[in-house]
Amino acid sequence: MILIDYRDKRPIYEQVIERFETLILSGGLEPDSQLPSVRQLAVELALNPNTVQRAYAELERMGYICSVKGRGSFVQGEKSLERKKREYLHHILKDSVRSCRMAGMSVDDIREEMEQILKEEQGV
Amino acid sequence: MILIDYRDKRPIYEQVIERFETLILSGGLEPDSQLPSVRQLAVELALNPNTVQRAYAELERMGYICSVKGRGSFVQGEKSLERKKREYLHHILKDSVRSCRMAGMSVDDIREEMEQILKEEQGV
Amino acid sequence: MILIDYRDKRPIYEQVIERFETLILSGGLEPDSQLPSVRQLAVELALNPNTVQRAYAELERMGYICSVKGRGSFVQGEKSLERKKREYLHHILKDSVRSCRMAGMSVDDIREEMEQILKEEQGV
Amino acid sequence: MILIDYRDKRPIYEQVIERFETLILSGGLEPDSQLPSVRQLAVELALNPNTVQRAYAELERMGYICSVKGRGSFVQGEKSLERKKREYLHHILKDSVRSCRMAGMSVDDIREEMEQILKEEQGV
DNA sequence: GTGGTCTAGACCACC
DNA sequence: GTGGTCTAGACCACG
Repeated sequence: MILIDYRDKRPIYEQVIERFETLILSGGLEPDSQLPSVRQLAVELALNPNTVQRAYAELERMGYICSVKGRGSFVQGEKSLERKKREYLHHILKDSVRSCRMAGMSVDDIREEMEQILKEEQGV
Repeated sequence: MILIDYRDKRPIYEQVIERFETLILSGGLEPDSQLPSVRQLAVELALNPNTVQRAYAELERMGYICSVKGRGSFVQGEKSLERKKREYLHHILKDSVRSCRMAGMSVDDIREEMEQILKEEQGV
Repeated sequence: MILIDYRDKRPIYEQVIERFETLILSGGLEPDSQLPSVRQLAVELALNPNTVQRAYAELERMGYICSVKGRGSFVQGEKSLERKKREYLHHILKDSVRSCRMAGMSVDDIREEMEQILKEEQGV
Repeated sequence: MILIDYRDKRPIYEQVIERFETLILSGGLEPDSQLPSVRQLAVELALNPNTVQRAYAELERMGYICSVKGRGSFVQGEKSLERKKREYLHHILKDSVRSCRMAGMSVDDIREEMEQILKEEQGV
C-alpha cells in the first residue's frame, strides 16, 4: 500500500504524506474510512513511530484526515474532500502557469505546450 | 532586484538561483550581459560571498551563466538560452500534469481546468 | 583507502571525487553499500567536513551515490552503475581520440598506436 | 589563426598554449618558422602582454618553441618535433587506457569500444 | 547519529 | 579587480 523509497531525497514523513494524499484524492482510500494506527503503520513500514506521527499530524493540518484521541485516524468526509480535490487541482495548475508567465512565456505558448503534453498523456 | 526571504524554508542560495533563473528567462537580464560580481552581490544582499558563489556555480552548471576566473560572470548567449527556455516550460507543465494525474484527475478534467486558468490570465 | 596529494594542483574535493569514482566503477565499493559519514571521512583525511560534503554532493549529482538526510550516503544500485560505467569508458576514449585528431594524427596512426599499448597491457 | 573563447573555463594563457601546440604538431606552423612577437600577438588578440608572455614561456618549457632574447621566438626544428609528436600521441592514449583499466574495464572491452569510435571517426 | 546550509575570514590563480 | 577553494565553527532538519 505504501512504499518508502530510501533513495528519495525527500524526508520519509513527507513521502508518507504524499502517498496518503494521492491515495485519498484518487479514491484509493474512501471517505470516513479508518487509517492504520500510528504504531501499526510504523511497524509495517519499519519506521520510527515519531515519523508516522508527524505525517499524520501534517495530514490532519492539511485537512485530509482527522485524528481522535483514543479512537484512531479517519479520512475526512466526502464533502470536505471534494472541495480539497478541486483546490488541489487548481492550485497545482495555477502555480505552473504562474511560473511559466514569470519566465516570459505567452498564454498561447503555454496553451500549445499543454495541449501537446495532454495528447501524449492520452496516447500512453 | 533580488529579495531574500528569511522566512522561506528553502536555502538562501536556492532563492538566489531561482530569482536569476526567472530574470534571465524573462529577458530581465540580457544574453551576454555581465552579472554583479560575487563579492558585490554578497554585500548588496548582506550574504556571505560563499553563499553567492554557490548560487553562481549552480547557475553555471544549469547552463544559464558562465563564470570565468579573473573576468567575471556572464549570462549565456541567446542560442543556449532559447533551448533552456523551452526545456523549462515543458518541465514545469509536465510536472504539474503528473501531479494531477497521480491525484486521480482525468486528462479532460485537467484540460478544462487549464483552459479556464488561461482565460483568466488573458482577461487580466 | 584515500590519499590526498597536497602537491596536486587540482582542488582537494576533486581528488576525493575521482578516488570514489574509480573505487565505485572498479567494484572496490559495492552497489548499495554505505559510505563513511561526512564527518568521519573528514576526520580520517584531516579535512574540513565542508570539503568532504562538497565531494559527496558532486558525486550524488554525477549519479554515483545517493545521500539522505539523517541516514547517510550510499553507493547507487547496480543498474544505475552499469550505465555510468559505459558512459565513462566511452567518454574517456572519445576524448583522447579527439585530442590526437586535433594534433594532426590519422585514424590509422591512432589505431596502430592503440593496438600496441593494449598489447603491452595484456603482456603485463 | 588563434581564437580566444572567453566562455571557456580554462585560463586564457592555457588556450593560447593549446592552440599553438596543435598548430605546431599538426604542421600548421612549420619547424624553424618564426612566431609573432609577444607584443604583436597581444595586440592582435587584445590580450595583456603578460598573458602572451606566459604562454610563450610555457611553450618553451614544453619544448615546442625556443625564444631568443632580442631576436624572437621560433618553432623547434623538425627532429625535436617528431619526437614530441610521438610522445604526445602515446601519452594521451596510454593515459586514457590507464583510466579505463582503473575503472575495471578489460583490455578487450577497451579495444572494442575504441574500434567503434575510430569507425565513427572515419565515417564522418 | 546523519546530511545540509550558512557565516567569517583566509588564500590562490588569473587578468 | 575577478572567480574558486579551503578551514573553522555554528545551526538546522531528520530518524
